Formats: sequence, C-alpha cells, structure tokens
Amino acid sequence: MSTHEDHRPNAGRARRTDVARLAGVSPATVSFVLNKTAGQTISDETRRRVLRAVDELGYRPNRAAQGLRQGRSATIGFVSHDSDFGVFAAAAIKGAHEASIRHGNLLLLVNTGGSNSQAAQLVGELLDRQTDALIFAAAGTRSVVVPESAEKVPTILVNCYVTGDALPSVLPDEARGGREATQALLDLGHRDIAYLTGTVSSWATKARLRGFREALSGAGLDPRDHTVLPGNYHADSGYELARTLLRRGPLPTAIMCGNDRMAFGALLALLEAGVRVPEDVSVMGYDDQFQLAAEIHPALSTVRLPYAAMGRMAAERLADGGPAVRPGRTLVHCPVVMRDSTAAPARPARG
Amino acid sequence: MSTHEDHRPNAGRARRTDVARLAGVSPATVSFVLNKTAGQTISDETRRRVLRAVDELGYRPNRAAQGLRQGRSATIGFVSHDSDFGVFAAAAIKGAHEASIRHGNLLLLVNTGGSNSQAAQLVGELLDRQTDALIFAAAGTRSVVVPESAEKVPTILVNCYVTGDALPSVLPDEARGGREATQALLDLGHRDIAYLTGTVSSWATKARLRGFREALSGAGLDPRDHTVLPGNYHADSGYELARTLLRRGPLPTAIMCGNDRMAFGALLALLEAGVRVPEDVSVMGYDDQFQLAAEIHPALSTVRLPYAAMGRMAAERLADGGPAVRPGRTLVHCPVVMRDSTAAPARPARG
DNA sequence: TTGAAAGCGCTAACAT
DNA sequence: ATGTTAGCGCTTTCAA
Repeated sequence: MSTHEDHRPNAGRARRTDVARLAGVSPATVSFVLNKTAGQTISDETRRRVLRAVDELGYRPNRAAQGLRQGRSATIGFVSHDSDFGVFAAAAIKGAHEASIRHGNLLLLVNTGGSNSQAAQLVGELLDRQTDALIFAAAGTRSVVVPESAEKVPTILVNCYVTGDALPSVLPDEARGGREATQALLDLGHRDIAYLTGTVSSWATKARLRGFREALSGAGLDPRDHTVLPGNYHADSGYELARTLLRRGPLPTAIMCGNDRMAFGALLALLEAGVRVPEDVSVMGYDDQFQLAAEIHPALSTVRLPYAAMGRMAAERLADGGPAVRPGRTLVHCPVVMRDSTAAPARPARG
Repeated sequence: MSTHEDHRPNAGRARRTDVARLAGVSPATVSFVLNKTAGQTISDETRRRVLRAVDELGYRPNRAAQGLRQGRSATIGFVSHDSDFGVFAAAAIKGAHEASIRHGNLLLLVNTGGSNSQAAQLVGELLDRQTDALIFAAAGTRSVVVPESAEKVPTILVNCYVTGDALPSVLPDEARGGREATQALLDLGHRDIAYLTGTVSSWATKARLRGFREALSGAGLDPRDHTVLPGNYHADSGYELARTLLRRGPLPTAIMCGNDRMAFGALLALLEAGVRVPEDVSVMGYDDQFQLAAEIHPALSTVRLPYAAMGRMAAERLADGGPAVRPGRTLVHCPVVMRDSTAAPARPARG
C-alpha cells in the first residue's frame, strides 16, 4: 500500500489518520466514532464509513498514545511480594487477571523476592509505566511494608496488611476457617482432636488455632485436653509431628494439620505405621492446594484458601474506581471441603 | 510547592520541563543528561545541575511518553496458554521476570485459559499496549496455535512449539531426562525397572519413554522385559498403577514415575502395602515440583524440569534484540536430582 | 454534524 | 556545549 519507508515506531500498524483518510473524514471523527464520545452526534452514514475503514485496515488504537493523552494505561501493577513465586501467587494472579480482563485492564507483573528495596524499585518501574493501580500480594499472610511511592495510585493489599491498616486489604478469614474445620470434625462425632499447627508465629496459624479452640469450647470441650504440636507448614514437619503423636501413645481420632503439605506428611507417617485413614484416624488439611489435596489418596478433606477470589476482589474493586477503595480489612470466607480423609470415629473418644 | 491545580493526567509527578526550569537548562538537555545520549557532550557543571534538579524533584521519566516517542515500551507480553495457571507457569514467569528486569523490561501477563480465541484476543490487547515482544508458554509441553498477530513482534515459545517450527521454541530435553534418570537407577545396580508413565499421548511422555528404553538398551537390557504402565500424570494414577504392580506379583527393584505427583501416589500405595522406600523398592519422580518433591518423606529423587531457566532464556533472548531470535528448537537439560527415595537394590534382579 | 488545533511528556535531528 | 523544533498517536475543547 504505502510505498514510503515504514521505519517509524508503530511500523506496520495503521494509524488513526490512515483510517480518517480512507473514510474521507477527519481524524477527530474517527475518535468520536470509536470512543462513542458522549455529546457527539455522528451520522449513521459517517459512522459506517469509519467502521468500514477501521475494519479494512485492521486498525486498533495505540493504547500507549491513548494512555499518554488520557493519563490512564488500562494496566494494573501486580506486585508479588515473596521470595517464591508459587501456587499462591499463581492463584491470586489468576483471579486478578480474570477480573481485570473483564474491565479492559491488563496486569503488569513483578516479583520482589520478598525484599523491600526490590519492592520499592519495582513499584517505581510500575509507576513509570503509568499503571493505574497496584495490587500488593504476599503468599503467607503477613504484615508488609509498602513502598511509599505506591501511595500515588490506588493500592489494595492481598493476603497481607500494613500496620494501622492505612491501606485496604483482602484477607482470608482464618479464624472462621479453623473454627469450621474443627466443627466439621466435631459434627462427625470426634471428641479427641489433635492439631499439628503451622509456624506458630504466623498470623494465619494464630487465627486458625483460635478458631480451633473456639469450636472446641463451643462444643463444651476443654481445648487444654487437646494436643497441639507446633510445626512449620512443610510436609516433613507433618511427618515428624505425626510420628510424635504415634510415639506418645493413644492416637486422637482426628488430626488437623497446619496445611495440606503437613497433612500430606502426616498421612505418610500414619500409613508407614499401619494406621488407616480415615478408618483409624481422620486427617484434615488446610489450603486446598491445587493438584495436591484433591488428588492424593485418600483425597484430603481441607479448608479452601480463596486466593483466586481474593485476587478477583482486589482487581474488581480497583477497576470500579479509585475513590471507592477505602482502608480497612475485608475478610473472605474459607469454605471447608470434605473429601475422603475424614470420617466418623470408629472407636470411642479416649479417656 | 505548585499552587496551580494538578488535575492533569500525570498529576503529582514532576515533568521534564520542571526539571529543566529548576536546573536552568532546556528540556532537551535534561534528556541528554539522563539518556547519556551518544554524540552529545554536556559540561560537568550542567550535568551536575540537572542531576540535582532531578533528585530534588524526584523526577522519573514517563515511560509511556518515552515509549510513544521511541516505539518501544520496555514491556514484554507473557502469554500463559493453559487452562490452569499453576506451578509451571509460575516458575517460567519467575525466570522470565528475572531476566526481563535485568534488561529493564517488565512483563505484561495474560492467561488464555487454553482457548485459542482468548489467546488471539489477549495478544491483541498486549500488542495494543505496544509490548516489544511476546513469550508464549504452555504448561504441558505441546503443539500450539499462535495467533497470527503475534507475528508483528519477536515471539518465543516456551514449553510449546508450532508445527513446522516457524517460531523459536525453548523445550526441556525430555528424552535425555528420561535416559539419565534411568541411567541413574542402572548405576545404582537396578536391573528390573518399571515405568509408570504419564499420559501416553503427550510429547513429554513419549520422549521420556524413549529415553528410558535407550538407557535400558544401552545397558544391554531388553526394554520389553520391563513393565510399562500408562498413567495420566495425576497422583491417583500413580497410586492405582503401583497397586497394579503390587497385585501382579514380584515387584521390580525400582519404579520410575511419569511425574512427582504420580511418584507421590505410588509412594502412598507402597507404604499402605507395607513396602519400604527405598529399602524394598526405589522410586523416581519427574519434575522436581516445587514444595513437593524435596519435602516429602522420603525426599523424592527426580528429574528437574527447568522451567525457570527456560523462561529466563526466552526473556534473555528477546531482550538481546529481535533479529537474533531465529526459528528452531532449543533443548534445555533436565538434571537428575538424587534424594532419598532411591538406593541400591537389596535383592537380586528378578528371574 | 464535523473539523482544526492544542497538547499529553518525551526524543532526536538539526541548529547555533 | 546547549537550545529549538518537529513529531510519536491519540483525545478533546472549541469553532464552524
């Protein structure tokens, strides 16, 4: 078509002026048609001509240029603030992405490796690219330090929070999760439940443990009668703690674990010792970890950590407009998922 | 500082003209200093003044504007072409991100959910935002259809390929992985090795199986003497196939599995049957799946799928400049990782 | 109902 | 050694 050199930046793409020329209208008119600019009336005839030209040339507006003009990039920065970039981040991103797409936004992703200085630097890069908003996410729920510069755009925290809750955050309702998991076990008839916890210093562990105790008390049981062993969320700590339980004598009828990986380790130890799950003892996980909980044998009863939903909520809220994003915590429900690793106790409770 | 309204797009940020004014130079000079423009000589005195002004105002160039001018956004589109957005994608993204950062690029991420029409649409969104290049990644190695529009920018495929190999792709060297895993077992003294494969129709399964047979033949063994049972990469298929093995009579001395999840399922079945690993039988996985292989008990010997390295390579190559990106496959080595689920066989080989 | 023109913030060729 | 100027591709006010 054009015989002149095409070595300018946007090479190969039709520009708005090309469309205007082909349609025989002014460039402004093209914008009016494409943007359905309010307060602009365009004759049907003109609109048709423009649309045909757009189609013919395969014209797509250059969003970088639009962005420069409008001061919005239709892009949200997603900061994964963790050393590892694993299943959690993946799920949260998936949710955020899905919601973003629905609103015409895309995610610009960075991973800080858990370092605050990296975070500051990367948020800088994000803002340089004019991201309209920021999602700041951590894998293990925890307190974070958000780079100052993030204040320049609407920011939502996912699975983390800042001291004073100056920024809005979306968190899993761990206490309720712990409570409902315990309740599910109680409902099955269990009266002797051990808890192999995750890292005790973590926010999630404390909340889940609180839920555990609340449920026990609510059922008229004394939490102090129930074994609580501190672990660290790794599979091998589940393995070790289950062996400890085994060594100590009569097993409880049910074992709650800090997360699925620990439950998994516990399962291994139990099997090794010839203890059947769930016939001899019920095992409950936490997380509903992708490609793990549902697949192992027996399929693990667990509590779902709603990471995707949390990412979705954050992106949704940011897309709905900045001013509506108010500080404070939003707790998201963690539903209990009953599978095959739990059953009614076969023997009466100990004691 | 400024008392005039700040309701224009770039609100709050200092612009280049602000810096120029404060430094008492022209806007162009600011660019020259900041970009170290070749062929421009700036006096030390001027440079200092500019840099001070930059510092004082906290000036950072608007990359959207830079991009519009230069026709490059310092952004790479990462297309995760899969229904699930799991550990694989996470690892590849992590690698790509790391390399990108090093070159001043950021990743604009999309997830197609495995749908080609979604892929086409999302690649459109990516290109609208002027991404300089594209990385197209799949979780399970496979053939993909890349949207036509992707041809407009340099594109590299990660863990997938197009028919005819018209686009460069980075793939794991699965045949070698299968061969070396088998060889590791042979080196331990195993002569009777069963293979519980992943989905047989998949590219990876076929290649690994080929490697398995090559290694066996290389050791003077007849592959037909070794049990090969087809599975599907899920943990429960490992469980079921291991039970099949158990039922069939004398166990092999070593079991290779399609992936870590299957190895995991097999482990469960073995334990349940009172078979000890690695004392009675060695188990080998594949993938070196994050938070799984290294943590379970016994820690799983496996073959590492170098997803992060693959993502890194792709991003690296794209950053080094488009023209250097030539079609063809690049195979990346999958190293064997020996842990505790493998050992020398205790009993002599069957037969 | 449409067009002209002024910028968004920046780079780079061309002056001086 | 530094400044002027013409855009990059688009939106949007204002005028016709």
